[in-house]
Amino acid sequence: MIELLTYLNQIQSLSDKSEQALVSICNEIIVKKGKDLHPIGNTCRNIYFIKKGFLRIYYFKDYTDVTESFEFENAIVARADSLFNSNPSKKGIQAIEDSELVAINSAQLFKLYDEFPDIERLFRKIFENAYVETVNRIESLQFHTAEERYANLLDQSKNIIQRVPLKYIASYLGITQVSLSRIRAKR
Amino acid sequence: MIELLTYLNQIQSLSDKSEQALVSICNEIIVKKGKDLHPIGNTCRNIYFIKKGFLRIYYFKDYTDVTESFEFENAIVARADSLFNSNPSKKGIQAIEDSELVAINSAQLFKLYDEFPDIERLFRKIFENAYVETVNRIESLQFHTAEERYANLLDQSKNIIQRVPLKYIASYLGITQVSLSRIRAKR
DNA sequence: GTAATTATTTAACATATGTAAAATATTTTC
DNA sequence: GAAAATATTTTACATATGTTAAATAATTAC
Repeated sequence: MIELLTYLNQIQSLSDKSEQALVSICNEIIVKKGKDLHPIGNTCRNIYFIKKGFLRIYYFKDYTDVTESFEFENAIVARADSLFNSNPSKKGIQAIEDSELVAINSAQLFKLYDEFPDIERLFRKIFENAYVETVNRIESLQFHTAEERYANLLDQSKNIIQRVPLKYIASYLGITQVSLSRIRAKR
Repeated sequence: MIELLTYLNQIQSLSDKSEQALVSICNEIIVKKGKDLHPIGNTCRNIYFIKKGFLRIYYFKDYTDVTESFEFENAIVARADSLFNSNPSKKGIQAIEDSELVAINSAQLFKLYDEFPDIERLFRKIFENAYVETVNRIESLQFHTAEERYANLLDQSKNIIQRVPLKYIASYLGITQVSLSRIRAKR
């Protein structure tokens, strides 16, 4: 849990009591490569911290597997719409590599908000940051060509190409695998 | 201010003290059609509530005017990245029609968070909702054709076509004006 | 109300991306 | 390590979208 608390305290410093309360609603989870941390159709009942490994959020559009996002080590991941609105999620979270996570039970977490304002503040900031990131992602999808988006992805995280099958990258960039192959062939 | 308080209490009920504190940091603003509520380059120091009118968030990409989003009556609008990180914003907020707004001073608002947890909770929920919406928008940009995105926009808000110049709609959909004209000609 | 400005559509052509199918390459399973 | 399964690239062709320029329509300013 140390990795988690270190990560969280960087965003918002927590009192000892708050830390204890948080830890008490956490569980460590291991997910094997290719397995679902959160299957499509389930309502999201946890917020996850990725200690180790690499995952993706995905769904099916007309029977085609689509990667919405990649989720790296040392970060929080959750199915936002399902989490906040208690809907069954159309999207799943799948491990691309064997991964170690901490699951924070969301129902219990939301209860802690009443007693520990620093915990509520912490997660307010976490999702504010996530919000800003998605707005930037919109900009990228709206006004960069597929080629630019591919180049940006390489810049952001150079080892992503080694770690992720290209078919996942193609749908993440909003293009087909064939199109991605062409872009790669050009370079 | 009544419209604002009605709107906010639907999201999170506020105590009388909290309402008073909130109102004390608000100012009513009128922006004429075509004018900037928030000019490009300024750091965002307010969260706005749109009482009446219609605005857009825009920026320039390679000297081309790009509409990132449309903002309707009875909703909150803010430049998220600039607001949370105190960066000068690359994006501006412009009135498409004469608009009446309430400006909530963000520095003062963030101070109120310490004293009034219900206010912090309110804005936590507001930005959580905004986050979920942007995730949905990503899905739309990633896997719908321009034609589908145009159809969806018509469904969502049928009067948008009457109220917004098409050049703004084109860039919002991530396509050129010419391409939008072609899509419209097909129907 | 007319002239000037701005917005929208259309045309012609270039480029990017999609689709389907086949050819290779790589990884996994036993 | 060979067979099977999966991933990636390539080819050929279809379609969508971009670019530039011109034509038309609508709006704004005086």
